[in-house]
Amino acid sequence: MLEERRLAVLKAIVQDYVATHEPVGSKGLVDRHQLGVSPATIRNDMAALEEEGYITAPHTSAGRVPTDQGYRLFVDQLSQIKPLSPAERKGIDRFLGEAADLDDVMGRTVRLLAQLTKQVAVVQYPSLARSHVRRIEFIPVTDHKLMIILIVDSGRVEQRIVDCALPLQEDLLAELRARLSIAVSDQPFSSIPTRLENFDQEFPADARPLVHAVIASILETVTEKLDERIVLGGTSHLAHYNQVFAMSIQPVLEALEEQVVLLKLLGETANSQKVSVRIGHENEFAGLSSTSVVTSQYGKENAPVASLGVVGPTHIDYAGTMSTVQAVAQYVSRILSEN
Amino acid sequence: MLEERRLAVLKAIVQDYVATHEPVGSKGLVDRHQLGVSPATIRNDMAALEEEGYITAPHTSAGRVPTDQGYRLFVDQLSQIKPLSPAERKGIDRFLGEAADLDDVMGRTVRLLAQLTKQVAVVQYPSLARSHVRRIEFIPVTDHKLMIILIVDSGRVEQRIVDCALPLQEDLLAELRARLSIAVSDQPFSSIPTRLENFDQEFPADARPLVHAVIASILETVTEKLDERIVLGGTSHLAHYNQVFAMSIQPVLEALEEQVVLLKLLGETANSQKVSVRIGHENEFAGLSSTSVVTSQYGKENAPVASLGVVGPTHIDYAGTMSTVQAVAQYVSRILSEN
DNA sequence: CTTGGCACTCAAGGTTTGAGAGTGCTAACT
DNA sequence: AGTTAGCACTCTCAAACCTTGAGTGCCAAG
Repeated sequence: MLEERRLAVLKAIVQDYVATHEPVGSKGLVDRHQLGVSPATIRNDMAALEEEGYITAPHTSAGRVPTDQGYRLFVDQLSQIKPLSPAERKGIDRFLGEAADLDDVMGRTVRLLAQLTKQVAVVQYPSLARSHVRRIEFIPVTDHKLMIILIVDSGRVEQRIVDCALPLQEDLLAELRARLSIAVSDQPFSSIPTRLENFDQEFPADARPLVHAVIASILETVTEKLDERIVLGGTSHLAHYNQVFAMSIQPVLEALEEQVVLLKLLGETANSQKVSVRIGHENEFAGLSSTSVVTSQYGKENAPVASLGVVGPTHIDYAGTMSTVQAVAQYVSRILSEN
Repeated sequence: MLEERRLAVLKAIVQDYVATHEPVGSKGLVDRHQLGVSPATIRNDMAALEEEGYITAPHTSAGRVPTDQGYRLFVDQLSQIKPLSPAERKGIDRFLGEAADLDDVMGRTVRLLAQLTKQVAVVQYPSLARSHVRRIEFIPVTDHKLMIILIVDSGRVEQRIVDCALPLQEDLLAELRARLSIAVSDQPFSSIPTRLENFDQEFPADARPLVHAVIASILETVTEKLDERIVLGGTSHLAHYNQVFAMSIQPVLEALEEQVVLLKLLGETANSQKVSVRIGHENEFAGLSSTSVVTSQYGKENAPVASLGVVGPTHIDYAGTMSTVQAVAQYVSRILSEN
């Protein structure tokens, strides 16, 4: 009974604070919510909640504000995510359905996510590490230079030019391609390094230099470019909550410029179909310690290929944002699997 | 004599204001610059400059601030751009020299530019419109789907998948590729539409559907993707001059998110090797009316392939920024031509 | 365990005041 | 003519001060 009401109070505080961005007091709470008790009782509960670290008072005579811990409890209690309206779903579907190629899908997704949530959106390209090679092709560019093209099942195409420093022999290339094809086709990227480990042994000694150069280049692509591509959108929304709320957006902008940080952000997404939420200081990166990150993986049910999500203030509409992120992730998954 | 001193006064005002970001008064001016006259005289000149619209007073008893027009005159008077120090040049050279491929060059350039100028940097990928096709390749992906790859002299590689909706015939593809190669190789992109106008006439009627599909796809690539790629960096610098100076960065962030705006921005770069500067309201886009844009083209001397530049507040260090932008543009040109 | 009452605290906003910076004007000087 | 000193005037900014009101914590009674 007592515990139950306290939870209700916390929930009410979070909701009000998210809506108004102003500390919420005991009187306002009983006015706006049907709690069935007097402000004084609420005050006792609030004192207890503060004691336990779920809420805090900016100063003696202001209302209370949820702490990161408070938001966390709130989110954890948020058992079922409210579904989007049919109209919204239809809008998403139509917008994403028009996309032509992968670039287009990613671009549209990030814009959509930013627009729906009014926050900064982050979308990762399908990770090569979790993709499979579909084809491998060679295109001689000059005498010495070869373009290697890897076509990936997620629709990505990686190309790289390698300078072999010696004349290319067409027949050797053809054989190399054929054997490489067998070795790596339909294999996950992550397995390629081991698969190519002793690959050169199959070739005669005089072909080794070329083989080595090509393999080295492929391995470089495989390891370097693994997850690298990320698109960003809706950064202008940052300016808004900079003015309303007194917080500097500089560290946030800096964080968003660092691919590494973003990758880590998305990489930490819980390995499940559920939406993952990291609140305030739960984020490793200091610059994001006053923001919340809502992410979800997308891809096939049991084989997610990458993550997407939004970055917003800690006083974000968690329920709405989580459902939007989840819905968008589902639609992206569907679009990609249709190709 | 009189005119001459007025110019000197304007110059001094701009310099002081850029340095301090505070309205500059007559007394401070004579203290900091060797003008050889008394504050009262300066006041007369300032009154005249204000009359002519070069400077303005925020309120009755503050100093003066340059107007857009004032900055314009200042920049126009800035005949020679001060060269960078050898150390700086070396730093640029080393940093850009390490780049592996085109993506890397662009990424490094934008970071470099942002870091050197402490402003938002904008770099356009070499424009396809001003590039030449080096090769064209086909890769069958499935029975019906064909990947078309265009390799461009600037190092860009464009790929596109076209669904022909009918089985691909290998020999027909080979011939198509051969003829296309002849038709478009080493030709500027912009000439391709006319070159392919009656291209299908050379093929027998039963081959037309495939030919049409491929040509349509190429034309789409050529027209749609013409200039599209732009990279951005250093947006976090915006936060800084948001706090110091009282101006909202929201419209600026919004502008920077719009590819169209950025393209227009860079596209308007003066068609010369000189650096181009647009000050405040000289920018067409309203969101950038309180920023200055410093751009330069890069590429071969007489055949620039694209533009790069920075976006900053109107009270920017014009001399320094212009020289940095010019230097970086030159280095990028060199790096690209070395490939 | 809940509630009404009450004293207490503190941020926010408005007003007043003084100081300082800077101007414009006029009259004298070169 | 152009330059200068002097002076009155204007206006912002910051500090000091006061008032207001929201909100709390605690206590004693229900």
